[in-house]
Amino acid sequence: MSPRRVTLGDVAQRASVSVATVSRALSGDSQISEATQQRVRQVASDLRYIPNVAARSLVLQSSATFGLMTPDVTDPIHGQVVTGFQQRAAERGYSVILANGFRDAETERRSLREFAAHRVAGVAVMGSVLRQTEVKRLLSPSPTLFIGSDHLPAVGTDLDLPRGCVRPDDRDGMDQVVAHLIERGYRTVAYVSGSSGANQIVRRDALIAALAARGAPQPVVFQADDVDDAGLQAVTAQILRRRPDVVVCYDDKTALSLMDELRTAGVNLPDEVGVVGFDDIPFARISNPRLTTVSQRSDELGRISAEFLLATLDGKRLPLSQLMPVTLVVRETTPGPRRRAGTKAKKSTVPVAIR
Amino acid sequence: MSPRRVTLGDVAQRASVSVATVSRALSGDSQISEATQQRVRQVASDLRYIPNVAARSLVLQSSATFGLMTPDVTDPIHGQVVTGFQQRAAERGYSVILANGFRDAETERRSLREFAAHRVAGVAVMGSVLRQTEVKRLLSPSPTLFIGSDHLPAVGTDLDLPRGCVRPDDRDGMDQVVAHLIERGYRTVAYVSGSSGANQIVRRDALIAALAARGAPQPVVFQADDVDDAGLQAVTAQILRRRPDVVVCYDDKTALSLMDELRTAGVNLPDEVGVVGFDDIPFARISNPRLTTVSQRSDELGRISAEFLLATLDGKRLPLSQLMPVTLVVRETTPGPRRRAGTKAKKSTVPVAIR
DNA sequence: TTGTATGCGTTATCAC
DNA sequence: GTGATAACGCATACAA
Repeated sequence: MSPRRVTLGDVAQRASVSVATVSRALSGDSQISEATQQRVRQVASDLRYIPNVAARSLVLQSSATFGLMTPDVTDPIHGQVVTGFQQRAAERGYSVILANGFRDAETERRSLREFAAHRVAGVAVMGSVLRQTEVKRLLSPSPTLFIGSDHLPAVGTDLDLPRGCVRPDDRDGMDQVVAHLIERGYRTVAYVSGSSGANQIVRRDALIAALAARGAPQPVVFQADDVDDAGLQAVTAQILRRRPDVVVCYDDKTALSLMDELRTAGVNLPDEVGVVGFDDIPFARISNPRLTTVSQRSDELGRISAEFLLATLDGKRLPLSQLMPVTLVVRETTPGPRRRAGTKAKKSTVPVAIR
Repeated sequence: MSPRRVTLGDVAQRASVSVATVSRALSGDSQISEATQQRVRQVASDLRYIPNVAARSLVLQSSATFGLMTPDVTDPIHGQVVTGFQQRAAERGYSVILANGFRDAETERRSLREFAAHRVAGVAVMGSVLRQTEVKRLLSPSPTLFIGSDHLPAVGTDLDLPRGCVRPDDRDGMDQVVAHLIERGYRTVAYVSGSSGANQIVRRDALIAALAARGAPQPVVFQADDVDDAGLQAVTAQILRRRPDVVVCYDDKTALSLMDELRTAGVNLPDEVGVVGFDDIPFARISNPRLTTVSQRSDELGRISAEFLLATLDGKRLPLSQLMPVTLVVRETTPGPRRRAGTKAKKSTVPVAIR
């Protein structure tokens, strides 16, 4: 049926040389005369020769391929990381096999085994629910890189592993957030966790620490385990009751969804309550009101990750773990607290002129 | 350095059988006695044996791998398609190599050659700038599938190829949009194209056709070649001048961005102008105001695509091309036209009682 | 029921 | 400079 694909042998025959010569010529071996190089290349091109990477990686004992596992590319942040990673890998001639783990342990294990079966040159893992030791064991001896803060086994450590971790500097991000909130005059702050996962704990603790460092009151923490539906509505109800000045959310997606719920509940944003996100996804810039958030260059995160893996190719160890810088982007959701009519605090603290 | 990986031979030796027996036992060959099957599996597991897919695909002349090319996974729609595709492929034991084409011809060619080098069992292409014939030639003899409407060489055809195309039913979607707009009383409609690409032409023409079919006036078409900045601002200026009742956008991203621009320009949405998107990305549901749009199950699109490729594995031809159903989701951006104070039309048509 | 031998396409180690 | 040839790890046709 399908016409057998053209091999080195075909090219060799057509060019009247040996397969060895073709192999060398195509790889630009300087031992081959310029003349034959030209001729071989020409023939290869004429015949539409395309090397078989399976054969190559079989003899080379490694494939020019990386594995990349994410929870789910649907998330804008994951998408950006994947894009950056793939782009950088491609620039260096590497392919990337993508796997979605869906935060399911068995699915993740299958994916990692698949990577191992492909004898990938390296693997980057984002937001796995597996323990890092297990991930490394499954993939060994391929170098394994962890992207983002969603792996920390012990919260409170800044970096879990001394090498092979790349993630945004959540601590610093939250610090910038807190500085901004205080400067704008916000007093009571709440934290809303989004999805489950270690990352949101890292950010929560970072917020708590940042608040404490500046002598500000501790935040009220709302857990919204189920982001999509009931969870956020429950949180909204809580917010309506507790009336914090500002709500810091685990990420932009949570923040934007929460804003929608609050709007549904008739809350006037950002006057009645401020909102802060995290990640600076594209839609944070054009939401209404526009979301104040912590910006991270996720595509850079992806590119750096690929770079890390690339750096291990010549037998070197993984580069030291690294925190990526983040910057607060102040937009419209944190204008500062407004006096609310009928608020007790106002009545009791603001002197009223009697006449 | 790295401890040589365990092979079939290692398992064979440890289990005191031949490699052939191990190979057969592991693939569940019924010719092997139950006893040895058990033992071999046990040993393989103990030794942490992981098959080498390179060797396997070399002898099998095909790899359990699909190639998937998208313009850029950052786009929510692409992300969903990729997720669905990868998920379905994984369910059947297939890996997927992801490549971003970035709408650059050379980058795309490199990616496709990479797929060919991997001897992938099939390729799905989304939004390529290459001609379909070239894509097929580059990939031949691997079956090639086209996802979405971004390939049509000739606009006006519903489906370019009789086989191997899967895309949402843009025609029907625009028809539903027009029906809705007319029912709500909108008269003048404008169309805003987003990114370049064939897809937006398809949708534009679908809108034109739908309008014509119902005897409604033709739309004004605004071209926003550069979605991000200047393009949309120019379009906004145009809209301010022409004042259409409603603006139908190429996709949600364009619609949401436009809404942001309009808001910046002080336009009161949706009262002064209605907005319609296309795709129903997650943020369309929580925008303010919430976006009326055409919903397509993009994850399903991805899954179906993988299914199509899977269906060709036993030597069959690609399934017939298919249009995926879409449904209009009416939300808040199309409440119907409001009377605008100071509008000439109003003054001249509405009789005013003299007193 | 199991073992032996061959070949898949490539790179690399030798010869020449 | 170039040509044989031996791996690489696996699946299978053919023997036993």
